[in-house]
Amino acid sequence: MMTPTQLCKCLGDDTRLSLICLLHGQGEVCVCDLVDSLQAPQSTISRHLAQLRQCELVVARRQGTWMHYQLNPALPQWAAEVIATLVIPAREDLNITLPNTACCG
Amino acid sequence: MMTPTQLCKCLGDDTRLSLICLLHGQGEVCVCDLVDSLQAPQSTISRHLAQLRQCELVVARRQGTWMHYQLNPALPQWAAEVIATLVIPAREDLNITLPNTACCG
DNA sequence: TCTATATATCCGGAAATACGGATATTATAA
DNA sequence: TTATAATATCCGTATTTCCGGATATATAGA
Repeated sequence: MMTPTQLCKCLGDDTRLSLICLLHGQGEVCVCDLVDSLQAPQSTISRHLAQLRQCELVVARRQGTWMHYQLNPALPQWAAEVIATLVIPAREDLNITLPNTACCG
Repeated sequence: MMTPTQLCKCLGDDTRLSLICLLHGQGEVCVCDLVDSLQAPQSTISRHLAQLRQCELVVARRQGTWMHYQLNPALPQWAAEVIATLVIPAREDLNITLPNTACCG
């Protein structure tokens, strides 16, 4: 089970917090859209997603060659609350705009 | 001004999160009590307190040779909210018991 | 002054984290 | 099969973070 310290460590990195912002309130998003939005090397995004998976902050579903990520819908309530609170200022600070086009429609 | 990422980085360490737990809802607490409660070397506690000060998560007041710390009462609302939410599970996870005796009465 | 106490800072080394190009894996389709 | 696309993992390196004993600073009192 996730501890408060672990949650904060996970969220304490610009790339990972950006990923959480992109996923929050969005249902599933596929990796290509995440890479697109953040303009970072694919290996970097994938590595951070793996870390978020390991902390159980996100869950993944494979569909063919694509992977769809979403926030773990079964987060402990305190974690969901912290994320919901943080996402608002984080979107502004990190200049996150939600992807409007899906690469894997 | 503090960013969401910086807040999470600050809270993503057991010692610092423990300090925040000890200060939350407590008014001022002096360093000796904090060192006592966490049973860590004085230099370690002092270093982490300096970091919390730099992020403006806490403020300090000198009284003679003693320093009194408290949560920054002027935190942005989102930060105060995140902390209030985290403190509850963190107290349990980190086994934080509030100091009942003040070394500097 | 000199001494003692509380706290902060310094500093060298250890450990953890982040990076990203290269490569491996998985799945689709021809 | 073979080729291709999407994603994950590997690995050497660079950077950051953490640690705590030693030392410096600030203050009070004799």
